[in-house]
Amino acid sequence: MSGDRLTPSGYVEFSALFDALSHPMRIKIMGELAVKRRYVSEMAKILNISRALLYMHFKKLEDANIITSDYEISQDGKTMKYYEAKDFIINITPQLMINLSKSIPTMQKTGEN
Amino acid sequence: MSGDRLTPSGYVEFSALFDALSHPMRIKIMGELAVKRRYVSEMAKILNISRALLYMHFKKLEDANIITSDYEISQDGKTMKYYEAKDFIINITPQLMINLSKSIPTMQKTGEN
DNA sequence: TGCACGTGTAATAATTATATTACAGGTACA
DNA sequence: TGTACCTGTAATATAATTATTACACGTGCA
Repeated sequence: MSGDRLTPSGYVEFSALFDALSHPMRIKIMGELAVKRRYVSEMAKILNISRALLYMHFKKLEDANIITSDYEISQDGKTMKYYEAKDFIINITPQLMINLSKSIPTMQKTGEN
Repeated sequence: MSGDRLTPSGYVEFSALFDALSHPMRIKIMGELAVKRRYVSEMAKILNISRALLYMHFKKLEDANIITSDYEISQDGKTMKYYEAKDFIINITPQLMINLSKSIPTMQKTGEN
């Protein structure tokens, strides 16, 4: 968690972001990673969830571009996958909604009564 | 859309907010309401979705406290339910994640392999 | 060799969220 | 009266997300 502060622009980015933040477990994950980077098994233990599930959450956070990962070989030869939070700052306002809604992929649904 | 700018504080509020913004149709709704207030049927026509579905979306946006509604009697006597966007500004940062994660309701899941 | 501790992922179950359909009730007005 | 607008919601189907379980593979070391 260092370097430039990211900030998304188009709808696609924001969509992934809102999606990523819409689950309490992922907020918790972000809270942990914002303090300190962790490797997968370690994180699973902290959160008390399975790695399989954790990977699913990590994927969403990565898609939202607010975490990154890298591999590291521990002293005793194990491959560790570390995750860490990126630095970012995002402002949400009604004006943003206006801007975003312009680029939302159209979805056609059936009509009324 | 006027008056003080709202900004949420605790996890519960943010949770509702992220949830509300995690669906493209609701971003679109916000985009519309941020420009101009609309009544339900009118909005359903604009978005080309059923009122039943629209009510569901409205509920989430209301739960997130970013829209409000009020009733108005039209000149020809119809009861119109108008929705409008509140004014708000929300900053999302890693530090916020740290703060929020402190107050997340604990959820216990089964362990690993 | 057999643990202990890492990684990765496929298949499936369980749960939530989204979407549809259909109904009931109200006012104005030709 | 019958049509054209409004509102409101229950019941249900469909789709997407979340969660579980189980497997495969690798290294170090007693």
